[in-house]
Amino acid sequence: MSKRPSKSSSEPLSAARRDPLDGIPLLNILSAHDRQRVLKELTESRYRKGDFIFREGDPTEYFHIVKEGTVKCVKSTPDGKECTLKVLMPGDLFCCDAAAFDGTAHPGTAQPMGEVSILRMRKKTYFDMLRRSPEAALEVIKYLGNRLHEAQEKAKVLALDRADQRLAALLVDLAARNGQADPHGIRLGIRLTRQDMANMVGTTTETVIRIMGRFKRQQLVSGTANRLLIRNLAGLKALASAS
Amino acid sequence: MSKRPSKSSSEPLSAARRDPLDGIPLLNILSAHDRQRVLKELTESRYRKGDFIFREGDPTEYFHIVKEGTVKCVKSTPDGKECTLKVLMPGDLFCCDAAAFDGTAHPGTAQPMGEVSILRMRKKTYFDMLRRSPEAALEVIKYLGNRLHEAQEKAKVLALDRADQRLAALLVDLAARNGQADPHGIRLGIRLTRQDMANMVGTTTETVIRIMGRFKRQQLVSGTANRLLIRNLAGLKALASAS
DNA sequence: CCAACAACCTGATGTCCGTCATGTTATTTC
DNA sequence: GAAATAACATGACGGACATCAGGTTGTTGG
Repeated sequence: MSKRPSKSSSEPLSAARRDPLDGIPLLNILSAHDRQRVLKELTESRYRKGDFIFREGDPTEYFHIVKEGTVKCVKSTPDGKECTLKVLMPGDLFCCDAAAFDGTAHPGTAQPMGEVSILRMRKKTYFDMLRRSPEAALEVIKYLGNRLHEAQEKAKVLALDRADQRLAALLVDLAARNGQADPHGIRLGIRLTRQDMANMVGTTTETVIRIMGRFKRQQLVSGTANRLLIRNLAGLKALASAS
Repeated sequence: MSKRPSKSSSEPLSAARRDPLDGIPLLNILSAHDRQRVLKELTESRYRKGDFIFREGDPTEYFHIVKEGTVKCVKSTPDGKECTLKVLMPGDLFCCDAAAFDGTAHPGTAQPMGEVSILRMRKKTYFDMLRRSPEAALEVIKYLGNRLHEAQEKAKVLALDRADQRLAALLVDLAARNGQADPHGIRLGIRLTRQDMANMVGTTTETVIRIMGRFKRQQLVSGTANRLLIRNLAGLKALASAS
């Protein structure tokens, strides 16, 4: 069972409030009628650092969409090692990581990285919606296709590249997905510790620290968790794809 | 452009012949009417070792389904290293590896492992079918969800496990998907060289040879490429999931 | 059957990176 | 603003695995 956060709120949404479906590509295709229907079923919850949205092994009753903040999908081994499968941004859907359309239990754990807001609806409701709206179903198919592609790319990188290349690739990816312009380069919008990065690229914290130190000396990046700055995106790209 | 095999045949299928859609879960949900329609559009091609069904970068015009034999989906680096993303068996659909529903170019290369037979149809035809049949679309969604789950599991294994554990996990997986009972254990139905295995678990041929040597000494497996035999499935499972 | 080739095997050597240990700087928290 | 904690940093050491180089067995084809 997922531990519910001490201070999380949970409330049904009324259609009267500002439409919370805006900016969620997977729901935008819906007809006005279907939107109403979906809205009635949607629930919003807030979580903070340390909470669990759900844990590996929990039954997959709900369907989740990130509204605000970032969420990480994590798998862990009995001996405490962790692997972050994917960082989800606003608009992403997950259940966990959308992998459990067919399954009964969550294959991974979902944890907020800071303050987040999550939209949730019953799986059955969502499936009914897809049955009624083939266009929405096609949208989901495309979304899943892309996610599958991503996951395979990640597997390839893990299989073939060195730790510094994997790390460079991560930074490039995050800059594209989450970066905001800054006088000296690209600021990353998420707080990301060396530990977080290590879990994302399949190494240890120490290794990430050493590599980031090197990157810093080479003027590729600067800053730490709260204020990560990409100073030379091209350089990182070159490193990432250096056969 | 994909090189077409020297001796491959390619012919439209008539509905009169034995129904080639049997045993393909993703098409079985279709109504009789839709089956007819799909059948008219299906083309069957044969390939053999050394051919390419398509290559990384080719445009994704078609949708593929494995009818007979096994196909591997491969990504490679400029300097000749390869990574096998997935082995596809009869009934599996790929395009490549189903990741390109949304894309324009194949993210990987598809190669037959021995003699194979492939069913092919235009992407547009398939999409039209999904639009008309929400149940079929849901089936595809579930299929993709499972594939995504698989890919993430693979990433986790690559990130956290040692080479011998990854190899053990591969053998366990293949035994389940492709094994046939044998007086002394489980025979693997596909021909699999040490090189193939290395590409699948992200190591080198030499390392696989050494580890397989150890497995052989420990009575876990026996045989080589043509005649791989799992002698102690439980033992391999234990190794694979030994934190 | 013999040649040619692919697959398999073995050893030596180096390197990337994990592990452990310990210290320093940031960030919270009260 | 001091204490507590989390994050960052550095060094020493070893192990897992890649790489290179060579040798043996097995399979295929003329």
